[in-house]
Amino acid sequence: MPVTKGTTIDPVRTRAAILQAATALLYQRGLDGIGVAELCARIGVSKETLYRHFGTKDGLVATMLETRSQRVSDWLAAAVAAAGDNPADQLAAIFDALQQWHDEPTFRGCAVVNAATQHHDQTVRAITARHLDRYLDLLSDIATRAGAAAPAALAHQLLILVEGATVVAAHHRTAGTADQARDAALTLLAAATAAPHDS
Amino acid sequence: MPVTKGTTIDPVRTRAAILQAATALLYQRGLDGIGVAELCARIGVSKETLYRHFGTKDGLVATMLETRSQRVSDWLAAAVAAAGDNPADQLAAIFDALQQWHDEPTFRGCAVVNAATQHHDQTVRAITARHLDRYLDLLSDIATRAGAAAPAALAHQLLILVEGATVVAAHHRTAGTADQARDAALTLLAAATAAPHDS
DNA sequence: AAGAGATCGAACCGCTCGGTTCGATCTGCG
DNA sequence: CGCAGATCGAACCGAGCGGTTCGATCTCTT
Repeated sequence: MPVTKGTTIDPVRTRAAILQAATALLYQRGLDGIGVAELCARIGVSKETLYRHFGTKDGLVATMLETRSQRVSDWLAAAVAAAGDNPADQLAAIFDALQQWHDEPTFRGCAVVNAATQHHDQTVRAITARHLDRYLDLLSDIATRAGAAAPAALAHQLLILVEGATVVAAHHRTAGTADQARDAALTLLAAATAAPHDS
Repeated sequence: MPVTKGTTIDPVRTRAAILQAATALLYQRGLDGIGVAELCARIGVSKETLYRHFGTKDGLVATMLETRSQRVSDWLAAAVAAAGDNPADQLAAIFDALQQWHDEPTFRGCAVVNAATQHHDQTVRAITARHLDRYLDLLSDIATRAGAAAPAALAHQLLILVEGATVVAAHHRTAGTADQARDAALTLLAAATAAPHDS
């Protein structure tokens, strides 16, 4: 029996549904932790359909990572936009958003970074590097508008805090990691914007 | 033909040799990136020997992670010990050591954290949590001796910097990440030990 | 009404996986 | 010397992998 009765045949919708369900499963179980057969069974789709839409498992992974990266970046950018004009407030908003994310019971670290850790092939590494670039852009903007003496250096340090907080939150039982990172970020911001004691 | 001629039969030495060679291979290729057959072939040992010493592949992985965690922690502790008595110097020494590590061509992130990202089973997660505890102990000691107002909080922030620098160095092309983290760490240390502006 | 195309479910492919077993052969100890 | 045990190499196992194919059946468009 094909095309389970009642279901609308819409390739675009099918593709999106596969992507959404596969994203969650691959995140929870790891890229190598679930096979295509089980993946399809859980999603409720046949292997032929999945392969027609994404070509290979790696193709599915690449598409999902790119989509996820974009979504997460947009989500953080939205948090910044909602925090008003003060760079310090915007920075705090990023770490507050991170803390919310880390507190979700399904949290397992950043899916994009995790993927690069599991499959260090060219494709995934490139997506991950771009992902970090997106974060860096966001943080650079804040650092620049805050009037930091060395905005690029500050942004880099803030990126380290963002990724470090995510890793520690994923692998250490201590709660409130992102809150600690927020305090550190605000301290660094204050230090970088303080009157430079030039000679 | 067994026991390749000329080789000394010494179970202890054999076990150590397997552990050392497997550590490098599993780190470079990932836990799921190399099978037991190829592992044995590259190490130069038969499957029976490997299984007699470690029981299962997971047993080998657990043993190797525990060993690696201890070695890396000792290495960082030694870097601290060699840096004199000044807490700030000791902190700088940690990040200098990290930078050296990150610059190695085979660097792929922290093997222990990577393992937890790949196999999030109970055993590996426990080893990783202990690993972060070791780091935290080292950093707590420095924070306390530096006279920080809240040494536990500072130590946690420093841990975030250590792990963040490692992750960013592993996945982003920018060089000198640990140096940036060192500057941030020193800034945080200075801020935490500055005369508190209490009322 | 009819054809195009999406989807299903299941069978199938070759391959690799982790793990076991066995006989041959070597070393080290008493 | 002679035995215990460490090791080898290779064959073997069942299971699962990623991926392909096929006929049946459904929906959608014209």
